[in-house]
Amino acid sequence: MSSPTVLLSNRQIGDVNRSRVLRALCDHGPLSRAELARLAGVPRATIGTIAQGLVDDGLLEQTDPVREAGRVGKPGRPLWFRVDAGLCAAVSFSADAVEAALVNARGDVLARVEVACTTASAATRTLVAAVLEGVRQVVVAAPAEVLGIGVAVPGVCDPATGSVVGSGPLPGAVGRHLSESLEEAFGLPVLVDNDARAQALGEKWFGDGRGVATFASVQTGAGLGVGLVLDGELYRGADGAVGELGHTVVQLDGETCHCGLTGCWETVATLRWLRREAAAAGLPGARSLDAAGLVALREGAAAHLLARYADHIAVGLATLVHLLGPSRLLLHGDVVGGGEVLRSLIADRLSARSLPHVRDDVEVVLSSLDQDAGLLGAAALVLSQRFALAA
Amino acid sequence: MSSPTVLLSNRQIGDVNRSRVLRALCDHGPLSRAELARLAGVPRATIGTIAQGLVDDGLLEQTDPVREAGRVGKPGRPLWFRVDAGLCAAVSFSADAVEAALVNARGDVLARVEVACTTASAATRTLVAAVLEGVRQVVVAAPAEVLGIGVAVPGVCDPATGSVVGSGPLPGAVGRHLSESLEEAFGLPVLVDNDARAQALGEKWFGDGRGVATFASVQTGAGLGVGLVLDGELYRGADGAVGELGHTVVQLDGETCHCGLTGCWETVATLRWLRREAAAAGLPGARSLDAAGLVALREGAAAHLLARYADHIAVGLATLVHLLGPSRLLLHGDVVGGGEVLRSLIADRLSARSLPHVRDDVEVVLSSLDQDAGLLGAAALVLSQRFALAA
DNA sequence: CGCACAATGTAATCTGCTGCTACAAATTCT
DNA sequence: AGAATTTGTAGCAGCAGATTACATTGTGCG
Repeated sequence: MSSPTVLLSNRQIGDVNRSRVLRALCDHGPLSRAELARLAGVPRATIGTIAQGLVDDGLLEQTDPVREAGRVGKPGRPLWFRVDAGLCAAVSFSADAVEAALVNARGDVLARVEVACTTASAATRTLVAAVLEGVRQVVVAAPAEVLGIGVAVPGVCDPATGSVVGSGPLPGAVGRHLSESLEEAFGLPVLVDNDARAQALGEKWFGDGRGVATFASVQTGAGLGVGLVLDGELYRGADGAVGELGHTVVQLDGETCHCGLTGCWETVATLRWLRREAAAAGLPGARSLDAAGLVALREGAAAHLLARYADHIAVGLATLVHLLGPSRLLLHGDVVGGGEVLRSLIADRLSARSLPHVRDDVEVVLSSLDQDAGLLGAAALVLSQRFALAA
Repeated sequence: MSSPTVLLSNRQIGDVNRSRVLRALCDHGPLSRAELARLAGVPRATIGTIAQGLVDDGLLEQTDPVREAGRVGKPGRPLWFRVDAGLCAAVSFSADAVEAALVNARGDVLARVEVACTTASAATRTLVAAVLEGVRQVVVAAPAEVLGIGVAVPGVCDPATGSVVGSGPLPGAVGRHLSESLEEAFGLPVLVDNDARAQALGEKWFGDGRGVATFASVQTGAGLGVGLVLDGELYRGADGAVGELGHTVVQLDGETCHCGLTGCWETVATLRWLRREAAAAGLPGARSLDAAGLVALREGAAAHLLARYADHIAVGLATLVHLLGPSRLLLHGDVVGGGEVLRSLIADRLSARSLPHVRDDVEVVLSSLDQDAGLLGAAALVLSQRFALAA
């Protein structure tokens, strides 16, 4: 409960500074020692020794000198992650498969497999077996040491213990079986976390969250979840049970949600709502409609429903903006299929539902990672644990 | 926009560790060197040198050895803030006065004055003059050097520049006049921030937020605001414009708020709403009713209204809990007058409006600082700036 | 071509701070 | 009174960034 009162030692200062350098590289791309030094406001020699350690450890490499036109002096040799550095095994789940991948510190997916598995109904044994098989296949492909295994689970997780507290879409994952089995089988650190949080971390390392101090990563579609990066750190709250933006009340006397509460955001901004409304409006293919399909329809009733969908999404985003003031909102999942049309509708409605002084300070962005967001997020769990230790 | 990439140097590590020691003292009260060492997991000698520096600077003093029954060995000499250490001038505003105080690092109010001023209608010149007069009176009473001046403003502030962006209750404060005038008149650092945030900081240093890593401090009454302490740090967001919990939507098609948006939490959980409903229910003294009065009435219609008030308050709190999972909610303002009766009603409704896995992890607490929360918060602005530098 | 100039990267030394060990001081238990 | 226990302090070692000086590699000009 209390803040732990840990002192900094000379030993740790090195680790912290190394991680700061790595973070700067993530945020800005390849940088020479001199550029890093300017960025950090320290003498070049200081960066030199730090960088040398990272190169010696096989983490970074010097690329060829880059000549820029009109620049005099010795050209810099930018530092960048080696292609075999920071290897992570990453696991995420789709409806009908367990996905596993080998990801490096650059965010390259070096290997990728899908193990068929109807995840929603799989028993724990089946699910664990599929995960073990997937990880095994990507780990044997690794060209160097694998740092750890990251697992992004759609559900409530306690990353401290590696246990899954509860999961609607993935009941078989509940408990510590996943993390225990993986650790036993591979002898590697296993990091289990909520998928929305992992996605946020993925955006921070590899996506549109790079270099952005404060942003929110919002998952849409079947459910609504959010991962928060505040002041440069992924926010996990007191225990892991946060980011339940989907179950905040947007309608005091609203309908009952599947969670048992009433008036949750999820009751008015998920695909379930969208399809019900589409059916009520007599739209074709209502039962399997999604944002992409709705945008494609374009005509009257569809346009009207799209506008309402955008408005309802914007309500929950406005809560985020008012409470936390992120400088960017990254959208994942269904709304990405709606493209720029839907994005701008949402941005407009968000603006209309926000106070004047916060209105212009937030960007609404569709995630460019999207399909890979889960896997990259799972990998980022490992990288963050390994490198980005907070001070 | 990007995280600033600052490296740690040997010089800073000392500052950080000194501030960690001070924070530990704030969180736990007077502690001997040995207790501090155990808390931090470092050798006693390390704490010894850090503490010696703080004692030499006149910040801490050694109290007399304390003998505890049944404890063998040399008794410890707890360290504690000197009564003249960490002096801050603090300013807050009530409806009819500017309040100023001299506060030390222990949270003692050493001097206190009120300068009459109808703050809501005062012109900038009048308001600034009243603030200067108040600060002057408490600063001359200071027994030692004053570290700075903290100002808690009910409105949107940008603490980085010291400017007030906008304020409904205090239009005269808008701009940089307050901070510029104070700085010029006294030659001291001036820190201006939103009152809800300042209150949260006050709770962290001196109140029920001590030792709690993650909590929210909620202001109730005329408006609804929130200050957040996340992972031990006051959260300020990208710019200062956060904590506008009062203008999150709790009713999709709700009534229009004074801010121009619709369905804001403020439309259903402020005194304005309470009094209107009380009048509609025919309660006596409806136009000046508050939580304390409502609890005193006790009978049927009043009890019913009280329950609805509690429920409506709980809706907004549930948003906080679902999104951020604080381990404690500190309530200020009107609801404090409702006492334990109202507190337990709110806690019950919050539980009913929360998901099962977050339900039991949050305490609802009435602030014990209450009346002094604003002033102590303003003082804490200065102390945090001066001592609690983040790593 | 040769030289001044500018920018990058590196080696040696200095400084600040924590970690460790040993020791003096103060108190209780036997 | 003496052993045991706990607290606070002094001295030395080790780590890591800061500083300074220097070698390296490029451009631009006469």
